[in-house]
Amino acid sequence: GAATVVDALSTEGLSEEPVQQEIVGVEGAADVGGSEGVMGKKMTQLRSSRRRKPARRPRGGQDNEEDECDDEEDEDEEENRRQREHPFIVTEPGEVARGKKNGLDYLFHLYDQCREFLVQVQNMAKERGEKCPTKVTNQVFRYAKKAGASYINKPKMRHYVHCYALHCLDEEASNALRRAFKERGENVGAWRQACYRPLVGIAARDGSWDIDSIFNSHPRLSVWYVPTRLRQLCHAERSRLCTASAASSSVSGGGPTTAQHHHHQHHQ
Amino acid sequence: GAATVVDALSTEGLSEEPVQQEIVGVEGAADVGGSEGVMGKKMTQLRSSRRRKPARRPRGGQDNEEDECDDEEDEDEEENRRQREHPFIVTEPGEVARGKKNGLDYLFHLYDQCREFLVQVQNMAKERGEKCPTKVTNQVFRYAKKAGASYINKPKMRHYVHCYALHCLDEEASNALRRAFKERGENVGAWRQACYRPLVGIAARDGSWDIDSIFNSHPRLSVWYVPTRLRQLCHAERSRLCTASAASSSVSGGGPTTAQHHHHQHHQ
DNA sequence: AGAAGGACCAGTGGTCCGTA
DNA sequence: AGAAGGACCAGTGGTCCGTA
Repeated sequence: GAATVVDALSTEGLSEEPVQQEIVGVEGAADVGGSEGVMGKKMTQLRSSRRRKPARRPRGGQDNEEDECDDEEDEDEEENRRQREHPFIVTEPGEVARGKKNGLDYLFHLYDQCREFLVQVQNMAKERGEKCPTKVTNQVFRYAKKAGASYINKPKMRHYVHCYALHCLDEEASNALRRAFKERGENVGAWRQACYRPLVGIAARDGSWDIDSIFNSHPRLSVWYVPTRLRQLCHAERSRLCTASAASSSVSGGGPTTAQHHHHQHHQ
Repeated sequence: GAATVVDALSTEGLSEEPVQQEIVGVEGAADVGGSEGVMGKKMTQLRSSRRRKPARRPRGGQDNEEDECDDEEDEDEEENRRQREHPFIVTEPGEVARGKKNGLDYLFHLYDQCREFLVQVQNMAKERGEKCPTKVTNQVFRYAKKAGASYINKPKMRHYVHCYALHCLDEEASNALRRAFKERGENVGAWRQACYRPLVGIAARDGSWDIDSIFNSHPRLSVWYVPTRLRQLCHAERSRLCTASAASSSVSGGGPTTAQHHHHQHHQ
């Protein structure tokens, strides 16, 4: 049965289709497997229910076709249609998306996969004495594609980075948000938008408003560029607070009362 | 007189023409002056003997013309000739270049100036909530130009980065090399080439052969990209040693004897 | 000849918008 | 309508080569 697969808080746990390792060797790439040290748990590669036909037909070699069809009603779009990834829906933690959909655990899993691809690219670069990327760059996306992970692409990953950030930085809040938005029947776009606010709150609580340093201090998040929009929101909110506290302090007499710590990078 | 200006070990000290601050305000830039904390000494901007006509005639405002001509024989190339920076010559530490030449203290000073421009760009970026560069990027070179430092350009700075690196990482060795090459009457190109080897030695002694981490751990050097050629040389030398020690250990019986620490990033 | 730097180029970060 | 991702674009890192 498949209905009992709930309540695995992390990105793993939707244990249908235990697919074979998809991180295959590409141009001498090292399998980096167990040397993670971040999530603790063994990161067995899982994929949510999804038919994988590679987008372009005449490509290289390894196309690990999984032919266990446990999806219901996939009628005829088998042969060589322009096959996109199924759209995401808002799922609770541990919940498997049904029908032609993908869940959010799967989304977050993609970020971890990208990080693994980055580690492989880094290992190759060091081996060869080349410049070593610290972030998930175009080079990493290209590598992922060549390694057979055709379902990974830059626009998608960039689109949801801040959702993954919330998942990393405050998993409880992230989970609560997912449950609330699923409850209300909101679509993925709405959930995605809603992920911004809690992150701004985290930057505020941190005191520095420095979203870059927050990203960089988290081991799984540090490999991702801070999304422009998130940076803008943090900056706008800091300015808003700054203005407010300046006004209130000039009203209350201008004494050194409330918030002194911002603008520490002011002119000299 | 000017002949007594020797023996200032650092990049400062060639105290002719104490020119006014050339880090002028550009589009709201903060003068960052004293908040350095790296060199300790007050970094009063000095320039070696050099006539400054800006390259392009019809430009904005501030062109701090210094008209004390202590240079000998600059005949007639005053008006609007295509004026390049004087070429570098190999000088001892503290030595002022005579004639239409620039010395190496001046060269190294340019690197410090670029870092100050970077700090200004960083401050502006933080102020505005924009992405904040960690290295001397195109943006910084553009900013330097707009700030009136038309004598700074990317090809030049990139060309001599490793020379500056040696100056930062082992000033004694750097000074010795300069004296030796001046003694022998070598040109700048030869001196520049010779700067590579001691750096490879430093990477070797460090044990990791990781020239990137060596650059990044030095506060003044960390803002510069590691030159491709230097990275290649370090890698090649590591490989050479690796091969040699592998051969010798297979000759001596293959026991775990000599160098085990490299290839720590090997396949799993 | 030796050297300074304008200007070019392949590949980047970023994301829009034609597609399904 | 909501969403996935090919493909474009301005500006980057890197350095060659026409210039002086």
